[in-house]
Amino acid sequence: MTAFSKRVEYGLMALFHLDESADDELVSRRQISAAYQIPLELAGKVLQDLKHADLVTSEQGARGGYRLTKPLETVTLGELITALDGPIRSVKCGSTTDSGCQKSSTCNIRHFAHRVGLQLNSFYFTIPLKDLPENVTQKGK
Amino acid sequence: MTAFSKRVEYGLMALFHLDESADDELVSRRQISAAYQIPLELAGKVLQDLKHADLVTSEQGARGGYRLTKPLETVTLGELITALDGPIRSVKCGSTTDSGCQKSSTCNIRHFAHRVGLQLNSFYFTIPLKDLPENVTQKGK
DNA sequence: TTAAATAGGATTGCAATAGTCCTATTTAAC
DNA sequence: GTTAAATAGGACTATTGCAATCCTATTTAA
Repeated sequence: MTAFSKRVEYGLMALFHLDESADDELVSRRQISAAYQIPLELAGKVLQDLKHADLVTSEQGARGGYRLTKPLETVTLGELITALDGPIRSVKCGSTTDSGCQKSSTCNIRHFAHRVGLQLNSFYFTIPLKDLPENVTQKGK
Repeated sequence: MTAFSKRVEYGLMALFHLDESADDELVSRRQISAAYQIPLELAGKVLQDLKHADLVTSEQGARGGYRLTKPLETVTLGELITALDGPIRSVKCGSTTDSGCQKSSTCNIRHFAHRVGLQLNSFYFTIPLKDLPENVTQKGK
């Protein structure tokens, strides 16, 4: 059982890479693609989604590229997964109401699945992409 | 993003169904298949895996079937997922060592992915399939 | 002996994910 | 101005892992 999709893997690689770059530096999808053997077009798609989720900003044109919008300490894994794979759910129908599921009359796991879905969401949204420094009182970059 | 596979859904349905049956009653895969519109053969596969994980026992032959090995309060979602979908991991290579991953030299998410994998495992293994009775609450004690 | 059940290997089908292709637009540099 | 390099994004194709099926063997109650 593997939890992360390729898109999430690539998204993490991209964000970590941007985090390691200089603050004002723009990094192109080509650079990210080359650094981690991510298919070029796919790297573009992922970065687009990260932009739509306001995790990165972009500048178009020659010498364009991407940079982080905010420090990774303030971004959670839940935000990343949601941006790239959509809402975090346990099951597809994901609801305790009838509207979400055809077999609702016979389904005996709806309540459990709904509860776990909420817990799973909380789990991912409490994991920062980068840990806060432990013994340092002064803020980093 | 959907976390549970069909196998896990079906496994939950089967276990919940068995839990609602009389203690000594054997339930056939046919009954479980019919109750939740699970394909008959697939219900069999899932129940086989649950048996291998010692979550249910079976009796062969006519009038045979399955029953729970232990109360669901003592079984975790992690056990079920592992039994049906294999070990719980964040990413496929799932290791911080080189052996698991070809691109290890360039991979910048190994450490993070490994940590999250462990946390995810802990998360699922702390969720019981059935809650303990309510009069014993953590908050009250 | 028969029918109904589990056991389990092998195979097929399919849908979601992964990856590609193509065109439009933006912008720095020459 | 022209060109080259970059993002934006819709449309499409390919792959692969999961879902489902098929088939045979074995067990056991009636």
